[in-house]
Amino acid sequence: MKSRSGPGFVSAQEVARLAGVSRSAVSRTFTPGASVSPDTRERVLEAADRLGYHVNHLARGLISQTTGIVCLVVSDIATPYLSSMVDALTRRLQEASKVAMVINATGRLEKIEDAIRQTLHYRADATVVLSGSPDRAIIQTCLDSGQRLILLNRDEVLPGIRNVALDNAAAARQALHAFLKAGCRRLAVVASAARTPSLVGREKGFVDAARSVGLDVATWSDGPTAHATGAAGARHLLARTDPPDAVFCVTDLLACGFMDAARHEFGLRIPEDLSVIGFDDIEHAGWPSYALTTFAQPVAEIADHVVSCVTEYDAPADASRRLFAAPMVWRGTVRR
Amino acid sequence: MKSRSGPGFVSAQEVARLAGVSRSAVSRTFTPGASVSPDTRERVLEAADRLGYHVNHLARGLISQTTGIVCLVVSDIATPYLSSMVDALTRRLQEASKVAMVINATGRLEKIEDAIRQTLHYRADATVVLSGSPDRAIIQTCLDSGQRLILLNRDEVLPGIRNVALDNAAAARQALHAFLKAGCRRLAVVASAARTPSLVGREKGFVDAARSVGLDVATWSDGPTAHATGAAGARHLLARTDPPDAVFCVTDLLACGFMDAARHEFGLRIPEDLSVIGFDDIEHAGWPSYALTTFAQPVAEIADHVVSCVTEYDAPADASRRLFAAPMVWRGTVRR
DNA sequence: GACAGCTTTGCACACGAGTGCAACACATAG
DNA sequence: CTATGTGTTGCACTCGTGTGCAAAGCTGTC
Repeated sequence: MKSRSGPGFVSAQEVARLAGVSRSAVSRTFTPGASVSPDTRERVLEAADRLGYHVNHLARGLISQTTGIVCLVVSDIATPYLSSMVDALTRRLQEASKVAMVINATGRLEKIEDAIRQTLHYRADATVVLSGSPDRAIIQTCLDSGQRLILLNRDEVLPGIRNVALDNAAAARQALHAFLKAGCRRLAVVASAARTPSLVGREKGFVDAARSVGLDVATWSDGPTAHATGAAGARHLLARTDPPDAVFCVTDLLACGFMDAARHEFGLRIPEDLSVIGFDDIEHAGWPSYALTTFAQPVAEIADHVVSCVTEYDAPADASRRLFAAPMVWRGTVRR
Repeated sequence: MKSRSGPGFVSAQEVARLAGVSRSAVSRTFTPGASVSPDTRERVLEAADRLGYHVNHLARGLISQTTGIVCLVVSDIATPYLSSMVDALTRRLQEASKVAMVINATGRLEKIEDAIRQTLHYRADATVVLSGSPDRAIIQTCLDSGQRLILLNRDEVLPGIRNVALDNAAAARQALHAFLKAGCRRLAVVASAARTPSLVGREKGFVDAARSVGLDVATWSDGPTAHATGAAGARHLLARTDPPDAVFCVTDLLACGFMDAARHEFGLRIPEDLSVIGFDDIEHAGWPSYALTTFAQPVAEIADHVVSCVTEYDAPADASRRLFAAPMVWRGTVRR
């Protein structure tokens, strides 16, 4: 395991020399399903172990046209929901003997394109875009190159690319009915300035559902999708002459901020004075201080599906879109 | 940008054919500092653009001995502190024109070794271990292969590997003095069953500092490093006949759990009845409900230093260890 | 012993790129 | 016109691996 001197990686050639066989034999030893006699196989393995040999996946990918690399294009990885998604994806990919390359696309929008270009440089087997909308031209480039492209929570439905998203509208409807059942009538939505498809879908879904039963909805959507924005929304909405008694926050982070401000700055009790529903089911939603009723992201299922998209053999003939349901998690922020 | 027909990536050869030059010319066009006339350079660039050509970094890495890949071995990426570290690292690495490959080592300890082996398969330029202790043998293998190995918040100090950590003992001492200054004398520490060097260092640092001034410390360390564990610690410590009036939680997550239980289950006011200090300065520490006094992880500085370790030319002659200070963040959980 | 059938092995080529070397073109000075 | 120097270009080799093909080896049956 340690009899080498000079630095640098050891190649199959050196292993072959030590084992007294041809380089092909070494290659076949490490290729599942290839024909090697048990005898030489053992000799090769011993030599490889002694020299500390590791197959060079880059060279292998050069010839086998599949590198095992899957690119994850993410911005705001530090966000609770996204980080748990990255966790699930990396784990699942490894189980499928792939490896994740993370491209941080935080910042300017054009960075997304640069990121996907990186993907092409490394001949990834597939690219999963977790945020940001890639340009149409770069999508075409991916398709031409035979790159699989999987978009998460995005609107673009194009032939050849896989799209997986959440049924935000259904969840929003369910939230509305929960509020109605609790006897609430003065509704509000808190969103942020980030007009990503998921957030917009939840906001719009809630407003539309309310309209369909003849109710109006006050809205707040300003600032980043963070705790402070939720608090700002509370300050704005609760100071009105006709403050809401039920608030749908399109994100748990927003909901936490809203609740903090409602409790500490307005002295409101939740759910007695005010019902709140969030979205994502991030960790703190389960903490006793919040005990937030919310919708759970089916992270594991989505990750499984994404991995199956990556490993499946053939491309979808036309636009493929898979919608996941976000199950409601009942806790203590809605009056019953 | 779209005149190709069959799937698959386009090679430099095809670009050369279209541009009417040799493949070498194409190669040189994309190699900074190589000698190409402005005329052919332009012809090549145009052909490359038309065909959608992207340099194959894998093939380039094969010959240039440097792939631009840096492996991040992480477990529990979804944890607030680690996810922000991954965020910072991926961003900084990209700025240094490297790319991060994330290996999820969650689970069994032996997975760390598998993970590092992956690293070797892809001929990464360096490997950053964010959690878990790699085995000594695998470290040796890395060194033999010329792999740079950078350990974060680990104890192992070995020749050839870079070690970067936090000055946990200094922070623990500072926490103790803050408590003493606030008039607290009944001390406690809350940790978890995870005996990682950082957590142990903080716990031990606090206990030692207290002993040196003749004070005893009640401790709780059981369960995972999570909110629930902090709450359990509160239930245990606050139910004693002689409950603490100052608690140092080795992690913000633990501190949040402790505070929630102390407030809601024991009706204690913070900081009037009880002072609390955490560690990490995660996002919620800044939220009004917690306003936790804590120690900030110098994430940006650490990331910068790690990247400089990756890009620096020569290996450290012997064991290299860099200690970062964690500045105290004063908020509202310590009486003044 | 001859022959068929199967397994194992090595040769040689391919993958996609970088680069030393020599040939070449061109400009300038003598 | 020749000699010298400078800047481009292409050939051919290299990196580490997979694999088709044919040769070689082995086994078993008639």
